[in-house]
Amino acid sequence: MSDHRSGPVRSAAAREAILDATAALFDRVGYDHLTIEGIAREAGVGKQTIYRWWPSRGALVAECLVGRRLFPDFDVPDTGDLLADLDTWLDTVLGVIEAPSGGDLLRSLVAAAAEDPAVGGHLSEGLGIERSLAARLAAGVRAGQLPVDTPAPQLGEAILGAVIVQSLGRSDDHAALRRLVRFLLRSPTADA
Amino acid sequence: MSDHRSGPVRSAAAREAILDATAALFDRVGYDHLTIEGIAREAGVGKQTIYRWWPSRGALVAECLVGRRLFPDFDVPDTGDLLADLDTWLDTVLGVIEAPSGGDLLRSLVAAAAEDPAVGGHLSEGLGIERSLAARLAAGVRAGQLPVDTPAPQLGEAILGAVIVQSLGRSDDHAALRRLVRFLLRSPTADA
Amino acid sequence: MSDHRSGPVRSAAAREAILDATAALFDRVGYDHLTIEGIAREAGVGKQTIYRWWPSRGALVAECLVGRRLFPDFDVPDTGDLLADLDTWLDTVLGVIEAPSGGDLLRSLVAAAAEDPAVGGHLSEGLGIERSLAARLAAGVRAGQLPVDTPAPQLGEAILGAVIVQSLGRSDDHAALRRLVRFLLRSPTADA
Amino acid sequence: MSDHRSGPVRSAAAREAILDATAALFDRVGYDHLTIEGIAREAGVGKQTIYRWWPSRGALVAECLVGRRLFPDFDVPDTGDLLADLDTWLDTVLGVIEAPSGGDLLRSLVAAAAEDPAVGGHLSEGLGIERSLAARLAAGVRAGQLPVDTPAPQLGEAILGAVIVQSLGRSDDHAALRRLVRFLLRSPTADA
DNA sequence: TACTAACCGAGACGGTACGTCGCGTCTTCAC
DNA sequence: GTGAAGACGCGACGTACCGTCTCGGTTAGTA
Repeated sequence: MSDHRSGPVRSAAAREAILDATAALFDRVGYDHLTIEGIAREAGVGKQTIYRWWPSRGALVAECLVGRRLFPDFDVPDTGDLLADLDTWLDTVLGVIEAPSGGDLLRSLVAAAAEDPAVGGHLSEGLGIERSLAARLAAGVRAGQLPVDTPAPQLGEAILGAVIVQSLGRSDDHAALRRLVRFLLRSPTADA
Repeated sequence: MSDHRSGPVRSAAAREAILDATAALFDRVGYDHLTIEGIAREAGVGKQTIYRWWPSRGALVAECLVGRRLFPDFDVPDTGDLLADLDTWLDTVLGVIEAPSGGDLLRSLVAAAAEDPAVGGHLSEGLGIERSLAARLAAGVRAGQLPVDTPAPQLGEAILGAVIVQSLGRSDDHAALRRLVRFLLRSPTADA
Repeated sequence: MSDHRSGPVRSAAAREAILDATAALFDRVGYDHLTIEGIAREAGVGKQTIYRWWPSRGALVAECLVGRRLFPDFDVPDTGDLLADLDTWLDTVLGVIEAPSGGDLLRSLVAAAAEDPAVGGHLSEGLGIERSLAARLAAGVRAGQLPVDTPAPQLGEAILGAVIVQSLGRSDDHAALRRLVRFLLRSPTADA
Repeated sequence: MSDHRSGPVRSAAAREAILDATAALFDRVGYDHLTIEGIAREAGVGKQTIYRWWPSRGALVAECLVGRRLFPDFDVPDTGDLLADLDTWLDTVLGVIEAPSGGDLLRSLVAAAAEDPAVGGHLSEGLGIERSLAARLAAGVRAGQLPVDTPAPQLGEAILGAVIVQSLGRSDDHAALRRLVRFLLRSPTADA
């Protein structure tokens, strides 16, 4: 007895080549200008092999995103000093997206998220917002550095959102973002 | 003194028709699926007339944006109650982007901003963030409802950013956004 | 042994439809006004399918020409009476090119030949000059009705050339052409 | 009493510039690729000035043709030796149309004649067929070197036609044309 | 001398066609 | 019986010219 079907099984090599090609081209040319034919060419694969397994360009990008093929990990350290840790994270993130064509990378991802729900659903996750940023904020709450009712996930998304809005505006104001973070984390009692 | 050249002058009728068509199609089909040929057809205009005056699809959208042809005005009332006013604004905004294909509208705009610097440069402005939201926050500062060092523009962009991130994630959590706003506006002395 | 590549094969149906459409449109609208887009539309085919296989509009016309899709066959009978046979041929040819828009047909073909070497190379052949006219002249030589050193192919081309020159001049002088043919075939000994 | 209209009169300078530009561009790029806008640009003239005075591209070319701006004069000498004179003429003509892009010149002219009646009507004339070739043949008739009933104009056109047909075929067979001329001029009594 | 109408350059306009690229589907052949 | 290769109908791209039109500036002639 066997529920194995006959014939070759999905080619893992092809799958890898396709995802690698997607990530490489996404990096090189951005989301618009990312084409199925280009991916197939780059991966040495037939178009049909792509269409067989992924419904859309966006689904490919989404899979690259969750597979961490697109961005480095943006981890937030935990030294105990919440503000300093967030500054470190901000430096890392801004460092990447200000690198030559790094901003294009973030904007490309936003474009992909806007166009394709599959990408959108993994945007925060793919950038490590929940895993790192919100987690660090939650740790800050536990440590008493933030109010107990702090909505950590939303706060993380607001910070990410501020970075995105600034990137969309092609502006590049580190100081403003630092000021924002400082304001967001202001100690409610410190001013009292 | 004269930098006038002779010859026919730019047709105002064509310009209007093109911008109207752009806004109408943007609404109807979204940013991807928005084509120059479609705009020309809708406007009853030759393609070349578009290419003569605008360098890209994005530039057209940007001009619609600054000309307030794309979104209703998202004004923030000023009743004296900052939190209530922001709730009102949030209701308005979320009401629009949750309308059938309203979310598509915001996401389309984000896609346009990601692709084209001209749109990006006018994103906040076109949504009235500076004019209305940041201005209301600044008024709150003057009224003593927010700390004097509140970075109002950045705070406005963070709120917009949170809305955008949520929209990109195709989530729809009013309550979370309200909680965020409440948290952001928490009175530093109220908790003391 | 194999220079076969894998993959789909050229569609015979598309090829037929394209050539038919080309011939039909050539007839209907002439060589200028013959457009690739028009052919594609008429044939129910994508433009790219045309560009994939033919380098130019002229190449299409040339292929119609050699495939005898453009002109009826201009055969020269052989009754033994050379002069009468040529008169018959002349009647046929002039009958066609004087039909409403028949002259346009010949001139269109000349225009195509002038613009595109592929057409030019098949002009005489496509009109049956070598196959019919020159062959009949050669038969006349063998029958002693023309000198043995008669350059039959060139003579055929000269007759065709006279028809073409007259057609280009939009003149319509049957009698002159008959006189010319009579003169060209004048028996060297008959006058002695 | 006066039917003079007021205002400036047609600019001779513009007319000259346009015809010169037409001839120059015809030479340089051929009849197809000859555009009204290109002529206007080359001549430093507004398009409307062209459309005001000429109905079509062909009319411009025709006027260049009759104004002898396009071809050198193809004169036939008259040394008394008809055959030698025609050989000389043939050498001249073939020399021009075999020059680099000289064949393009003749073919361009044929294309123009095929497309535009105005050009067609002046083709023979513009090439000097009637004025020179037919006249020389007629002189040959008068000198008894050709039969008295020789249709000189048609014979001239047949010779021109043979040259054209050969040029359209992109062939280049001097000897064949010489043989043809020899045959056409064969003395009817010499063989007797 | 001033008026005025036609000509001039320049070029914007609504169009049509160009030749190219990518889409998503379908078909063939080799492994 | 999968997977590469790629042809297919389709639609949009951005460009070149078409022939018409509208400008401001520049001449002639009247008046």
